[in-house]
Amino acid sequence: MSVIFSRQCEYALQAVLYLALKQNGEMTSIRELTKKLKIPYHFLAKILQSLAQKGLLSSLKGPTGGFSLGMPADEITLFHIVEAIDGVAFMHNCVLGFPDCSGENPCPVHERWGGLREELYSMLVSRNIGQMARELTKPEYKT
Amino acid sequence: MSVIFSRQCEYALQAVLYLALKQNGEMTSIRELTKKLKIPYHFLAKILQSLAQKGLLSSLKGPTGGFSLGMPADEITLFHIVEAIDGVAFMHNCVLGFPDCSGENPCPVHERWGGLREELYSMLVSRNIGQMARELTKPEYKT
DNA sequence: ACTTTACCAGACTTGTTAGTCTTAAATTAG
DNA sequence: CTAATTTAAGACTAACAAGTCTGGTAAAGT
Ligand code: FES
Ligand code: FES
Repeated sequence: MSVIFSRQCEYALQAVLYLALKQNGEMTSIRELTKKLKIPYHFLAKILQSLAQKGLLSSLKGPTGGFSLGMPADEITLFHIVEAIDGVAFMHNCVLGFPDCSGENPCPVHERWGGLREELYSMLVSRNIGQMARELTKPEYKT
Repeated sequence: MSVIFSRQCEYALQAVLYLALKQNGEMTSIRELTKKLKIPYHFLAKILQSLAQKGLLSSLKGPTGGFSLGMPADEITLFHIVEAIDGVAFMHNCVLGFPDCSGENPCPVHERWGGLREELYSMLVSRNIGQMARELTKPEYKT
């Protein structure tokens, strides 16, 4: 199912991109998010709580409450989210699963994967979620 | 823990590379493989059985029995193994987990990931396991 | 034939991730 | 103040992947 990131992480990325479209300080409820993004309600709730605890989101209770980004959208990258949910192990583990990934005793694809891993990292950090969200054409992100 | 492929798949790749070093027709026992590669015995047994059923390996019972490649080492690529164990979903799923991955409604990294995915595919098919195994310097693959 | 060695098949257990449910606490509107 | 709404917290269940165990079958050597 998932390619690299856990399901939790995928949901987190989708939700944060959604929040990045809102005006600064505008709150979005879990209900709206699950409705738009088709993510199980309570599961998403836990994910967002976790992101809030780490400061990536801020939350407010009560009517008119909800979640918003914890910092400006142009200071957040996809990597920040991945790091918070899945961690960075995928950046230094061997893609073939060998015990250690280093130039010492490289696996057959170590060099090649090293290049890909850098590009992957770049993909996650070279643009911020503000830019990304604005250019997004997916219908579930409109209005 | 694992980057892209399941643990089963990682073990399979490691084991097949080991078998690729052996002379044509020479049999290797699960015991030797688990000893060298530090893979749980019964778990590896199941994985190799599955590969044998799919024709990627051939097996022989009894003393002097074991597993060997089911076809010449220079006709097998890492992709063949991945395909047999994990399938090819990682080649067409959205890396951010969006429901469908296509140019129609691309996610923010669709184009970028498309390129990476092609390179990843190339990494898995451009060389055969015979070449790879011969160039391998990892100590556990020596004699 | 008998014994040993090794794969075969499938049930079983364990651990992790995904997903659900319930109760409490905070905030807003009337 | 009260009722409605929404997040917070944590226990709980379900599904899946990882790993183990047992009894069976085929081949080799004596
Ligand atoms: S050793 Fe395999 S990717 Fe580095
Ligand atoms: S839509 Fe995300 S990778 Fe294609």
